[in-house]
Amino acid sequence: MERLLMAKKKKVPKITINRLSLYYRQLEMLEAEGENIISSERLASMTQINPAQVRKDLGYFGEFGIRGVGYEIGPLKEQLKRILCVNRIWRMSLVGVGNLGSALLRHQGFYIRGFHFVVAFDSDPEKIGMEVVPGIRIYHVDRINEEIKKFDVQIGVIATPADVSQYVADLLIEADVNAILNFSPVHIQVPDCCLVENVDFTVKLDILTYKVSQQIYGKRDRR
Amino acid sequence: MERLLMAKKKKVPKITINRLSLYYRQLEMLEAEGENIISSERLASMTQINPAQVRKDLGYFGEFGIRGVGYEIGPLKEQLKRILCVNRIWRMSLVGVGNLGSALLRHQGFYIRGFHFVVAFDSDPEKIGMEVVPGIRIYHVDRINEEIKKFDVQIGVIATPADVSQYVADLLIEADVNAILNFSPVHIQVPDCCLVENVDFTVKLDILTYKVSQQIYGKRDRR
DNA sequence: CATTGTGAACTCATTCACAGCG
DNA sequence: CGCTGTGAATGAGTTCACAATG
Repeated sequence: MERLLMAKKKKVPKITINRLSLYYRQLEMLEAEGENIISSERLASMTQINPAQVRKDLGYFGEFGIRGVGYEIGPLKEQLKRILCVNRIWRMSLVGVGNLGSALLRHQGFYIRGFHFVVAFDSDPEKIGMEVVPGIRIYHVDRINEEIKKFDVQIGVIATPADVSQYVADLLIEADVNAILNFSPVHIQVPDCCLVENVDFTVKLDILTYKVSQQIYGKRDRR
Repeated sequence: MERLLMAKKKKVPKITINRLSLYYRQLEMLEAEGENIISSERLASMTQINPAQVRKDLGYFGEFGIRGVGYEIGPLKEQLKRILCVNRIWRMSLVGVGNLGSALLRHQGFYIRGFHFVVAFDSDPEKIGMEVVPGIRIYHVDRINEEIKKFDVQIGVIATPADVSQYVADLLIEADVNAILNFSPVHIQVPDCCLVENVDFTVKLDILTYKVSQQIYGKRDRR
């Protein structure tokens, strides 16, 4: 078993993974700019995180730095790729080819990072058989089980209206997809074996409006 | 000053606001189903949160429950609306009318909740003057300052490519927009007076792939 | 000698457990 | 009697501060 991928001893906080993803993205940008070395201090300031936090986050997975110098950008980036398991291609399916779904299918950012849509599903008869994006055909949701296995999908992306997202999630799980990225505004119920991440922009808007109201009425709590 | 909007005494954790938004959404659904009363226990199980957590979250803002009974759904929903400051219309502008931007403009969920797009901006000459959605005209980003004031925009939504999002954020701040919902995959730098929430789906995918790899190699850490 | 790596101290968040009350 | 509201106990995550070291 690949031991280096695992955390050293202590449990890795969930939020650490979140931050590793941010570090990774920053390193990609730095590498593109031709940089070679970065200190925890600078990486921290770029991601608006405490330098000790950066070092601790990395420390869960190994010793990647050079004392007195910093971190080599290329190698550190590769380590993060391995830790996050993004040093490979992931095949994804989309369910719900509406406004948002179509935009996700066309979104270049996914492809570049190795997240490839290979098939899409919808319940609208008008859309069945269409290719919103060349190469990605839309099937009826009834065929999820069948096609997901055919296309060897690992990640299901849900972009349906709220009222059917649970139904769709059940179909995906039935088809052995155990990783779901859920854009619908409801928390779906899944068995323990299935992983779900929610992308919930209405919640983000609510947080914004709450904070705006605090700015107006209250003393600002700065950070 | 509206005193009820403020927290009672202790500082409200950021995550509490996140959860309040989830409770609010759940209450909307329950109300639509004709329910009248809910216990912290049931609201908790629906949102996958601990019941004491639910009560504590609400407790920061007042006493909304009836001991021995639970919470009246309608009134509690109204309280949450006031706390989150979503009992009004918020005018938003979109910057970056690409795949994702267009989908956001068309997204019904925003409108229903009182988040109204009133104007959009892009740098592509082809798009200037178009109305992707009836009533919402696209202006050149150079006119952000001017039009934002004309339309009295309170929230700026950034859906541009990463390389221009900081530039666009600066323009919004210049135009006195101090609340930004950022869909671009970079953390933008803003002054203290400006609030930013990031919607970052690549990070969510990275978290998923990390967890999937843990499922395969490690012992599952369940929750 | 600048910067990493990390135990220890601290701060913040969650959960428990029960008093308070309708 | 049942469920809320909340102080107290626990747990998790962050930051400090400094020893270790290339």
